[in-house]
Amino acid sequence: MDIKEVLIAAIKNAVQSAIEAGALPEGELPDIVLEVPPKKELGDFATNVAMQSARAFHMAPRKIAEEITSRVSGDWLDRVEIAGPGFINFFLKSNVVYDALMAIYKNLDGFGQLPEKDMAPIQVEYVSANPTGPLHVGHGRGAAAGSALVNVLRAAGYPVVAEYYINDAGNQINNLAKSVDHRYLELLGKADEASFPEDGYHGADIIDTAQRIIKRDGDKYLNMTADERMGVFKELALKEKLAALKEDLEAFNVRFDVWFSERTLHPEKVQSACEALKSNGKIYEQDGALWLASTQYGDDKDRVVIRDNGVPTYLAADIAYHKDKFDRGFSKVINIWGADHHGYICRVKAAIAALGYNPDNLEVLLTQMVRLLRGGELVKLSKRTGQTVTLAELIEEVGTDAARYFFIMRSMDSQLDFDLDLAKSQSNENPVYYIQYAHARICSIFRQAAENGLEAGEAPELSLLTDATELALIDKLQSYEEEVAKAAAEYAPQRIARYAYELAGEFHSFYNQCRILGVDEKLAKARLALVKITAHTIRHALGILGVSAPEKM
RNA sequence: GCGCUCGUAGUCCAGUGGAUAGGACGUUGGCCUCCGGAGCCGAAAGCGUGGGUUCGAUUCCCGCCGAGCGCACCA
Repeated sequence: MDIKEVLIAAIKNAVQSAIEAGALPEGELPDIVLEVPPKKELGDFATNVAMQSARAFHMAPRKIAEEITSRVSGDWLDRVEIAGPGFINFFLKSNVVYDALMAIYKNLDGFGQLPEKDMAPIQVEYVSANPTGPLHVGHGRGAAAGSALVNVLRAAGYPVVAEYYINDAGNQINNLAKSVDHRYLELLGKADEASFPEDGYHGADIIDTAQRIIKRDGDKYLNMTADERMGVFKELALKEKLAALKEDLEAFNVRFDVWFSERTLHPEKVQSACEALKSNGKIYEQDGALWLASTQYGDDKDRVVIRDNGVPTYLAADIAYHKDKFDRGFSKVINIWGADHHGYICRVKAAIAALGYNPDNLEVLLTQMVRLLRGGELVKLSKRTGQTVTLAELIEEVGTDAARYFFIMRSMDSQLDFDLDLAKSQSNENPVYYIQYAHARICSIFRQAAENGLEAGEAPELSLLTDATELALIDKLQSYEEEVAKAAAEYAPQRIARYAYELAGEFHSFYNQCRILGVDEKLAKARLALVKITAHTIRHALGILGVSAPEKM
């Protein structure tokens, strides 16, 4: 049984016996919450239950605390103190700490992986960038945040399906084909036959695609009609762009379980979703178009689902897509979108509710805008003009590890200025190196220990670890699984980024304070065990972040 | 105009209904005869603003000010 549960049970007993003794009036007890105090001098655990219940008991918090503390006991308890406005601070006997550390040490491989939960999977859909060009840094942020979220959920024991929605239907794909067609004709000296499409893509990658087509197939497509050519180019370009996307993501340590094609929704699933909405009156016809009555669910206005020309809107596909997600039986559906899509949340949730599903089971997480600075100037992000910094270029400049950590360490909903010059010229100062350095240092220690035939062994005397830096490091290690659980529950992978940084800090402090090799053998073994756990935990946390943990730097 | 996200040291960011609000960069004072100085220890400096709820608000609610984004029969 977890020590926290033991503690909570003891507190409940104490309150109960205080009530029975007449020292506390009958009253509703608030939930007992244990927290780790901000300072070591304030004990191992603390509870604010006395303050929480001041109102119900009509008593001063400190007085309530006295009644409780005088009745709490246990052989694991060293002492109890009342502090500040009414906190009750618990000091555990030191053997409790060492026993817990030994338990971690004995099952080190499993440390950080929480037991699997028996539940329907959570779906996380992210990136889902249009396959019309390379990923840029904004997508990179979503990719890093999404994959870290998937990893942290899995570490916390949740079953997860990571999914990418491919927008391979609709206008933007036609524009892609037209853009390739234009470049194709241009390269073959026939630019006058097709003007550049109004919403075409100006990126250099389009020209590359056209060149590859010419290199492979020459000018044979000139014999086709424009429509036929467009059909061929559409498929060719889509295939290329998709392959490029996967390549970029793979280089960024981002992998998906499901690549979901929008085309598979057309036309049957879109139709059946519309039928379902029509039959319960949530879709109506006006001006020749079909409208979703989203205002019934708080939207600003109703939204067109099927245009008056019979062509479904993007929303129609998205309704069918989300219906499909819910029909697949996920316990939770998480979408990670760029913040510029936030206005879209309301209508999708409206559609979900209109279909009879619980819109609260859809969680939309927004990643705020990334602004790039180069030479102190803002770099404009514009797909239209093709002046973008791509994810591939970012990785080329600062590396996958630094880029991922930099994106993840900030909460998704805070805007980010990414100074490329700084990231390049001062990449040594990136916190990711600080963490990796701690890991490399430990690996170096083990290499030297091995040369001396020294290893931690199966039964290190952990109670020899009594230095303040050792105790601080032990504390940090013991809070890891709770941190994983919290990060998962809050969909906040940045907590793991911060944890890893703080853990590295505790290690570096310890390292400067305590020698590991060259001290008494029993102590050396205990310290080797401590750093072994530390290395494992750093590796595990960096694994969640998708950042490597090199043994040498 | 309406909506969404956000305002935390000189700068960039964490974080929290409670005990002295953390860290990095920058500024600044120390630390290697020694396991990797990409390190450690110390100093100065901060919750935009006005109300409200609460025993207690930087955190929750409302107004104001400021920033970004969005308000299509585009995707």
